[in-house]
Amino acid sequence: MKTDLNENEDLSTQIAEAIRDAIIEGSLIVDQRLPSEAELCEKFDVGRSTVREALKRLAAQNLIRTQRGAAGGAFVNRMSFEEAYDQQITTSTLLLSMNRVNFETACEARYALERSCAPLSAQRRTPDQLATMRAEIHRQSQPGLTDEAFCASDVAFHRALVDGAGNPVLSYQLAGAVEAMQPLMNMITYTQRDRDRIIALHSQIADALEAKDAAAANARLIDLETETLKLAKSAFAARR
Amino acid sequence: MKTDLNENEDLSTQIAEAIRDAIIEGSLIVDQRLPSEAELCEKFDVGRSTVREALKRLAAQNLIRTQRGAAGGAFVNRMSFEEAYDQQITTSTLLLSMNRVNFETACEARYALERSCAPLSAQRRTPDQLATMRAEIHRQSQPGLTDEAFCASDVAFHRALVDGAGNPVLSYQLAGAVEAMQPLMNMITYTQRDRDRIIALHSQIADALEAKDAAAANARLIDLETETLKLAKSAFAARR
DNA sequence: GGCAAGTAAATGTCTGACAATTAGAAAGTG
DNA sequence: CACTTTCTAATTGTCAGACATTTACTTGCC
Repeated sequence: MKTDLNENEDLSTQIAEAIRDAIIEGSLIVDQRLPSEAELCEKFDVGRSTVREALKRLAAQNLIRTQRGAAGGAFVNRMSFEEAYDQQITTSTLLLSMNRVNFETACEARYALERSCAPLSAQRRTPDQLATMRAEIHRQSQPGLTDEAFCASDVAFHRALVDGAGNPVLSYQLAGAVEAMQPLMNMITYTQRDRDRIIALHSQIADALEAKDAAAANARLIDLETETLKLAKSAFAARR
Repeated sequence: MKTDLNENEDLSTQIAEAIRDAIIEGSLIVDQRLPSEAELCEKFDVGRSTVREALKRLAAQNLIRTQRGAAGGAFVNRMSFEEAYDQQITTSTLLLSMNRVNFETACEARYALERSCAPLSAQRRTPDQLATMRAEIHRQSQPGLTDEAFCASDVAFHRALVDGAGNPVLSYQLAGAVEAMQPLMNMITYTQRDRDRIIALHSQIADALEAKDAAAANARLIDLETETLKLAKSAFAARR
């Protein structure tokens, strides 16, 4: 690990980078204990608060975890899919909301990514995942459902579709795209007829996946994208 | 912003969460100045080091930036695509390297995602992006290229393909998948014949995109996936 | 052997101090 | 007045020292 700090960046930033590089590069391995704060102070020749700030930076990125007590300390954390999901969703959500990404772009990306899952999902979807999709479709057809609840169920449906591909890396990648769009989707007001059309498409998608018909699933996803875009367009037009 | 801290988590964690929620929820907007450290101390009734650790956590996630001096302070940061890229790549790389995601899974995800870009890229790729692909193909055929340089050029080629879709959200999502695989790809030793096959496929992909032939591009991407898997399989077999 | 108290190591938090940086106010100068 | 220099105050960055809290381990007693 590099211990020389020259640049004009913050000390805590440089220390965090040095440790992060060591983790990425592999010289610090999972569950290995980092030197104690006192030892790091000596090694980098800085005060304890500086070291602590560096460690908090790493903790915020889920790179390390800390334990108190005698055998405690900072340990290299095994990045879990769960943690990675959360980070991804937070980042994606902020990216979209802060950069006025237009709805078309986000929507296009989302459905393009989803279509990449559909063929795999058609092959591998489990009965459980199909059941989840059916259940969400049923929920969506309940009368008196708020728009927000409808959107949440929509997200759950699409997650089941993505998870159907049985590829955790894909699920992780898609989580950001699908969930980050929810705030944008929530701006849409759905009439009953809108919902009926979406529910019909969801049903057809579930049918296609059940029949292992990848082409049909993709075709319905394209229809769904068109439908979503149309709704969004009129929603944003009405808003002005 | 919530200012009551009850749970048994670290104070700095709770404070960071409270501020982060305020940013996500929108009650703190881009470029807005947060209260000074001293004010936050009062507001949350904690010491300054605790507040500072919380702020460092947020800084590590690119949620805020800090400035020194009289009009300085912590400001809500506009998350840029660039910063999001970097975070995504770091997270994805660690996720893959620490969870022994098998090569097949990562490879499948990567090519599935890339294929979702290909149709868009066939429509929209700029002459500039085509030129980048050709240049990388040319570099790949240079004699005496190390395996690592070959892989790096491979990544650059695929990035150009993805960027060709002209959708920043897609580029951002794909960055993680493509770059995170590089360490895995670097474990492969390429014979000249391997390289020739890959280069030929790259050329065919570039040709297809230039001809706006989405179907051909997709077919060649499938071939490339098969080829990559085959190489990896023998590389890992040899390693044992 | 098993249980209880004590001990030491480590992180979590607070306080106070000083350094470094920077915007803006004040003062001086032509 | 316009311009430059100096001063001042606000704010983050860093350090040192103290104490609180948690926890594994040791020691001693039964």
